Amino acid sequence: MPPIPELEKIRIAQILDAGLIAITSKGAASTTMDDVCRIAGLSKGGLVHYYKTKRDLFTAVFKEYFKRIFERSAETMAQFDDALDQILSYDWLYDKEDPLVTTGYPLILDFMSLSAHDEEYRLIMEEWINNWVMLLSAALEKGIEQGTFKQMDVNEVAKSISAIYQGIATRWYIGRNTHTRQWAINTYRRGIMGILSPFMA
Amino acid sequence: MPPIPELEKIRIAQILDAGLIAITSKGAASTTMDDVCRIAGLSKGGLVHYYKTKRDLFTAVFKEYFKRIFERSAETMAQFDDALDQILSYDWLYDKEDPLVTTGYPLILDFMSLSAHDEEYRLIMEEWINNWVMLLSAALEKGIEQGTFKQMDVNEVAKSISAIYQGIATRWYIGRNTHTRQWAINTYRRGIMGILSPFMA
DNA sequence: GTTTCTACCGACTGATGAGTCGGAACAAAA
DNA sequence: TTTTGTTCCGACTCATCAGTCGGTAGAAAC
Repeated sequence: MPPIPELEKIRIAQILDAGLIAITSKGAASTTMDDVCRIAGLSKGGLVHYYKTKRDLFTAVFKEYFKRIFERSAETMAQFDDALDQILSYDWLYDKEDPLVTTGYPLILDFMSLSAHDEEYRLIMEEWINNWVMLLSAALEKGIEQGTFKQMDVNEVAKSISAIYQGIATRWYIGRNTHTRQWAINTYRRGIMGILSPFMA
Repeated sequence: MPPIPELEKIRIAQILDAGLIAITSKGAASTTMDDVCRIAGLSKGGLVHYYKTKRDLFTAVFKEYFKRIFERSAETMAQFDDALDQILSYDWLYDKEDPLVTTGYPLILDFMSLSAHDEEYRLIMEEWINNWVMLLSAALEKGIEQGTFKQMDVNEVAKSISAIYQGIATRWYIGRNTHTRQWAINTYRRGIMGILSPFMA
C-alpha cells in the first residue's frame, strides 16, 4: 500500500522532467534508460516500475512537452483581445533565452524524425498539430465575428498559419548562424499576412 | 593495381544508393552497416574499404541526397523565364508520386534531428540551405533586373521563401491524413506572395 | 504476529551492431 | 618469379543497453 498517496504524481513528474532533460541534451537516439534513471535519481527498477518500456517513457515525455507548448500558446494568445493580435502573438517561438523553446526544439526535431518511421508517434504528432490548429481556428472564428476577417475555411487557414510558424522555427533553429530573431519575426508576419490577405475585411 | 579504373566510382554509387534506400526506408537511427552491405551487395569488409565509419557513410549519403534535390530545384527553375514563375515553381515538392520527394522526406527529417545534436551535421545542413537560398536569390536578382521586383535584400527574402517551402513540406508529409497537396500549394503561394508583397513593382 | 502488496533496488542476461583483422584473389611492378 | 598494393571477404571482438528478476523495506490488512 502506497506510503504517500501523492507519491506517484511526484515520481512521474520527476521522471518526465528527467526524460525531457536527457532527450533535449543528448537527443532521443542516444538517450538511454540509465540516463533517465540517473537524472531522475532513481534506480533502473524504480523507473521501470512507472514506465515498462523505453517507448512508454518516450511517448509520455513527448506528450508532456507538447502539453507545455500548447499551454504556453494558449496563455500568450489569451493576453490579446484582437483576433489578429492573437494570431500574430508567437514572437516567443523565436526567443533564444526561453528554455521551453530553445532546449525544446531538438526534441521536436527528434520526434518528427521518429514520426517518419513510426505510425504511433506520427499520430501523436498529428494530434498535437491538430490542437494547435484548433487554437488558431478559434482565433480566426473570433476575428470573423469581430468583423476583422471575411468568411473562410478557418481550419485550412489555421493549418497554413501553423505550418508557417513551425517551418520558420525549424529554420531559425537549425540555421542559427545565418537566421536572426528579427528575420524570423519579419518572415512569419509577412507570410501569415499573405495567408490572411484574401480574407481581410 | 586497381582492376578497372572506374571501379571506385561504380562502388561508391552502389553504396550511396544502398544507403539512401536503407535510410529512407528504415530511418537513419535503425539503419545498420550490415543493412547497407546487404542492399549494396557487398560484404562488411568491402563497405568499410570505401567508408571507414558509419559516420563517413552517412555524411556521404546525406550530401548525395542534397545534391539530387538541389539539381532538381535548379532544373525546374530553369524551365521558366519569368523570375516569379521560377520562384513559384516548387509544386513538385508536394507530389506523392515523386520518389525523390516522398521517400526523401524521412531522410531530411532524420538529418534535421541529427543536426540538432551534432555540429558537423548541422554545418552540412546549413550549407545545403545556403545553396538553396542562393538559387532563389539569383531568381530574385533576375526579377529586379526584369522589373518585376523592387530593390530588396535578396538574401533575406530568399531565406524566408525557402523556410516557407520547407515548413509546408514537413507539415504536408507528417500530417498527411489532414493536409492535401492542394492545401500545400495554396499555402506556399499565398505565403510567398506575402513575403514578396512589399517588393512587387 | 503474519501475510500481502507497493515501491524500489541493482546485478544480470541476451541481443545487437560498429569496428577489427587475418587472409584471399588478382593485377601490376620489379 | 617475386613482391607489393588494391579490393574485397566474413568471422570475430567488445561495448552498449533494454529489459528481467530475485530480493528488500515498510506500510497496511487481517
